[in-house]
Amino acid sequence: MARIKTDNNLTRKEVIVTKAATLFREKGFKAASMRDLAEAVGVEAASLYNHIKSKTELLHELCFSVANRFLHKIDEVELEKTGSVEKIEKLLRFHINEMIHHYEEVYVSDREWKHLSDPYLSNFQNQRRIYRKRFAAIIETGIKNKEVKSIDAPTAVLIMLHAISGIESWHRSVQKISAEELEENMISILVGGLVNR
Amino acid sequence: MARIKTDNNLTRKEVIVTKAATLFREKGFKAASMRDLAEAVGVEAASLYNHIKSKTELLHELCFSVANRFLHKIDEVELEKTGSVEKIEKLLRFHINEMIHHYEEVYVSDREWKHLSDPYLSNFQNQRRIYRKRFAAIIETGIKNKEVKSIDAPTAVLIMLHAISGIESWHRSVQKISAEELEENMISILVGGLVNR
DNA sequence: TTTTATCGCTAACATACGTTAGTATGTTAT
DNA sequence: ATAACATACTAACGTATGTTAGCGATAAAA
Repeated sequence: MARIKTDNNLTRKEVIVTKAATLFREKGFKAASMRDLAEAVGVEAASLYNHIKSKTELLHELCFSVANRFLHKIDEVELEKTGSVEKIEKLLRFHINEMIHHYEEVYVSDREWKHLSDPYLSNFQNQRRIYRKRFAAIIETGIKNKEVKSIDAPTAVLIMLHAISGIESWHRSVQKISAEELEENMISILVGGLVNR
Repeated sequence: MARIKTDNNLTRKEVIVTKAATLFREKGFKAASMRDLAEAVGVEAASLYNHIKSKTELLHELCFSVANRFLHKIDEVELEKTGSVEKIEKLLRFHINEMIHHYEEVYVSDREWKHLSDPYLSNFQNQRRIYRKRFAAIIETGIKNKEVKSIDAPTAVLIMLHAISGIESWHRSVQKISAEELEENMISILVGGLVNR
């Protein structure tokens, strides 16, 4: 009888969630079927339900684990006694590295959250809105300081976050520059677009 | 008997395609059903097939009409006898305005092309790859001219295009700045991040 | 007015989906 | 060895989906 193999002391559920992330990224949440997932895991579809409650639960787990990581990071950054630009750069670098190293989850959380169902949906949207407001507030402070040029902060946030989601294309491209180069280039362009000179 | 009403001398097919764009944006291609679309159009699902060949055809039409508009624009811009930064700015402004005024189609083309099926899929991916190469080539020229700072051009393209797709959030936000303000802010940040100073 | 083509309807199809029930097999603890 | 548990299997369910066939109604052309 086939059995889900759990390397690296992962629970079987974690194995399923991880494979789900890959699948949801490749095909989209709706287009990825539980039978697809079962095949990826090496088991029959019904067997998955010994470990998870529903397909949507997989999406919850992915979306909220990602969201929580970003919330913790901004908690941390806000407390630092540094300049605004430094804070912005720190957040951007975190975003970039999350997108590089936890590609599947972050991508799914970014693009597939629409398929969450209430109350998770509203919850997620709230968290997202609040996160962006806090990010914008940091930029606003920078503008008051004259560290950052006079722009619309929410627009700046929107540009930053979406620009970073473009790392998706980097992952898919054949001739990749290194992760470090990518990070430095992105920071150069994005921070360069903000600072007052 | 209900009839598809065709204001503004649109064909009935065009009405369907337009409504499909809205629906595909809201729910995603896979999650939007032909019965949903039929309801939006005010007709029974089966009746749609008097005007279209299949659900996928709707996606083709949307994706390629958008792609063609961008290809025509870059044809035009490449021929101009202006500096690289000016060309980049012109392309960016075009992207921004397309995203503002043809939101639904552009968004769908951007996010749902994965659900195209071959040969349309490979075709679309090719066009996209070529477009980005041409965009990158303009940036490369700018770098050689010292108009643009020394960065990885493909990464710059990726940032630009994805940043612009963030206009999605602007559309959904309640307190919007004006379209003109949005455009100027985006240009300021994105071009500001590129130029050599 | 008659004819013809266009368009919408009802009914139904085959397929794919998420999920459950019940049972067998393998693993761990006593 | 045996009991208890965890995990996988087969079979099946109800529902939703894209699409087709065939028939009536409407609009356009004669």
